[in-house]
Amino acid sequence: MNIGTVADNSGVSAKMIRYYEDTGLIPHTRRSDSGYRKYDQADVHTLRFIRRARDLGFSMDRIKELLRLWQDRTRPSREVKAIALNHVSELDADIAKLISLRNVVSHLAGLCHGDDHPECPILDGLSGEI
Amino acid sequence: MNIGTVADNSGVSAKMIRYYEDTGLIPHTRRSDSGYRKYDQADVHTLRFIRRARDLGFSMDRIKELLRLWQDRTRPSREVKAIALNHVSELDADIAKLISLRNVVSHLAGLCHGDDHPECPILDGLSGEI
DNA sequence: CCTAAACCTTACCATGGTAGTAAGGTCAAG
DNA sequence: CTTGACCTTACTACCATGGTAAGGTTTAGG
Repeated sequence: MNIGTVADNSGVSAKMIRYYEDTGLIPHTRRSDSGYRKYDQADVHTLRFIRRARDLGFSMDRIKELLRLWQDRTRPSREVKAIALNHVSELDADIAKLISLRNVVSHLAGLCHGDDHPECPILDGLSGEI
Repeated sequence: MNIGTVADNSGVSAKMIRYYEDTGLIPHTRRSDSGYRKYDQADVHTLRFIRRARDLGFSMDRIKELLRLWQDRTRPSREVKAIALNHVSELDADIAKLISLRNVVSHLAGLCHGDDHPECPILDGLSGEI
């Protein structure tokens, strides 16, 4: 399979497949005589794994670890679970931060009449007058 | 005031003040004979406004609009409120997405024993076996 | 008055993950 | 054999921020 086919079958763009190879997330693949990268079904499987992990918000570093564990038939599931729970914690922290921002902005918006007059507690808040 | 003093007083780094000037968020300021940027208290006020808006997650484009409205004494508060509510909507969307990811990862983690054995529904999920 | 420290200037590079472009080589179908 | 679809590498850009380096300026102390 050439890179375009793999891209279509895995949902990872050819661009990103080359990038993942460059950065060591996936190994260098074999080449045809003319220099084309050649892939097989196992590569498609791996790239799908990577795409799903990306979709779940795992960073490249974490995905690298997950891939290593995935390919190690003797891994203890403890290690995988630790990575997942760590990710959940980070997501929780991100969520909490966004909710906090959201509430502040929403509160300020609630104070503002939103009419033709210039008085605006939102701008007052941003300018430090509250 | 030199840029360092303004940075200390506003909470915006000298680096970012120059960047904001480059990108047109704030106007070019006057210079001393030797080329140093010179600021006054009003500039500190403006930069504090910008920092607070950044802290609330507003994008640079939105902040540019907020600054314009802030400096327009006759703006209708309606326009400001619209920007704020729009930002709340975007934050809500971001939060919903993160919560969705969080729940998927957390669910997979809950299925995994997390012990010395290699069986791991997290990896199975990522590899598409679920 | 001289020197050293603290400050300023511009112009680079890096981040992370992705997309775009350009210039050129290869392959397959008609 | 031509044409179009595909591949290659190498570059740029995004966004907001931080870092560095090489050099000029100002200020305070001896």
